[in-house]
Amino acid sequence: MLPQKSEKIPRATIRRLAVYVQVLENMARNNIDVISSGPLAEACDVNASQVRKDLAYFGEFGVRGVGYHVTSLIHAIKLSLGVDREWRAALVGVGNLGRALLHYGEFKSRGFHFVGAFDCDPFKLGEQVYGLEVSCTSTLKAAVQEKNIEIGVITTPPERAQRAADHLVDAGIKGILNFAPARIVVPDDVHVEYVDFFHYIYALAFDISTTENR
Amino acid sequence: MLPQKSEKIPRATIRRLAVYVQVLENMARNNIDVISSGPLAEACDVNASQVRKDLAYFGEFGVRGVGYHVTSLIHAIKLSLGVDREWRAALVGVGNLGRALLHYGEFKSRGFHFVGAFDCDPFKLGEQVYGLEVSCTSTLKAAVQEKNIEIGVITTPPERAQRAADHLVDAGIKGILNFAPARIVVPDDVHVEYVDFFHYIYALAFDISTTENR
DNA sequence: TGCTGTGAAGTGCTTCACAGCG
DNA sequence: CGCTGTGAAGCACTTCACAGCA
Repeated sequence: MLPQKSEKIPRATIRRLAVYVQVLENMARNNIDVISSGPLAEACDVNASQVRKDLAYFGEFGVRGVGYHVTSLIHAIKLSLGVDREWRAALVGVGNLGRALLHYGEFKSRGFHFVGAFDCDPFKLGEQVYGLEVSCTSTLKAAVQEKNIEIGVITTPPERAQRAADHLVDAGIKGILNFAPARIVVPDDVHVEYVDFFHYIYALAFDISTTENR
Repeated sequence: MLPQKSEKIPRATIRRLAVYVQVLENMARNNIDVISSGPLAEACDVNASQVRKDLAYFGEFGVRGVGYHVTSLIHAIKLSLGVDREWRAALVGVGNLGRALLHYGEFKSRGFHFVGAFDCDPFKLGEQVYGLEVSCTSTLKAAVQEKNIEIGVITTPPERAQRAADHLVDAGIKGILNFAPARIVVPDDVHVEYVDFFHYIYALAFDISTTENR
């Protein structure tokens, strides 16, 4: 991890960095070697100064008069975010969504590996999903320690999300990605990111509703 | 849709309203009739004034000295967001993720219905997924008009996301939910919400990385 | 000359503090 | 008396504008 230059980095900046990586990787695939903040900003739908300021939180990656070298910028951002390595994750809740995520190739290709799948339904135990055997949630703690798992992914129905979170916390997990449409309560030192489809759907519904007559 | 009292509503407010609904619905299930801004704020991890201000954008839903009536507040927020009705959606890209979303029960139970599934892979055409027949993307426009579809959901691989978006725009869709890890370009009057898992994973990786030694 | 990196200015969201009302 | 609704203050992020360097 790159020693970040500055103190407090806005959360909004972190979110945008992930977008920059995505857009830059696309540019790299199209054999673009160098990019300046203007076009990069346009492709990411933000202001050019914003791009420069975001990057400046972590270092001086550009060349004045020229711009940024695409592949080294990708590397620098990934290093800054801490995603320049493999991450091992456990999935709790092997329903439709859980199975889809286990099969979703993009994760693996970006260094994010599921190495455990857990469920409390006895009918699912022992089932093989994409090379993983579904295990009882009670074995989560042992698996986390044994397999060095750092991230927990919750894909249970909403009413079981809190229990899944409790298991993950008990197992020593410090980062949770919660796909269940429910809030969960965890200790302060555990980070949670909510991926709630309804947040987006509701926002979209609002946008459509408020613009349709104008 | 409730005539919103005030001018420009912060996007952050819209996102939080979706959280309030979720938490309030959970309270309603637990037979809580009345809630004041303090405990509601705590459950949503925000400030109490924030809750009051967010709600005040749309009207005066509370009773001074008492609080908010849970079920009427849920209704009022849904009305304000425009989610007090059914929405019909088309899904483009019937891969693992697409299939999982089509099967995901929470959508239907919250008034969000998939009434079309599209893919350009000839091997998938005609296949039945959760009661829907997979159709060729070239038939999208006709289906959108015929079935009154208002929202398009993109679950293609990243390299095909733009083409899917183009088809949806051409069909007259004004709201797109993009699950593909790729930016898409659309006209100004089309709303896009990005559901990019990597935004969350990267943020989580950053949080874990920056706190693990302290 | 062209584009980065950055202090300063601008903007908008959040929090405070309290008047107002049931 | 308690809690909402809200102007005003505070704070944080964004944008501007330009100095500085390749």
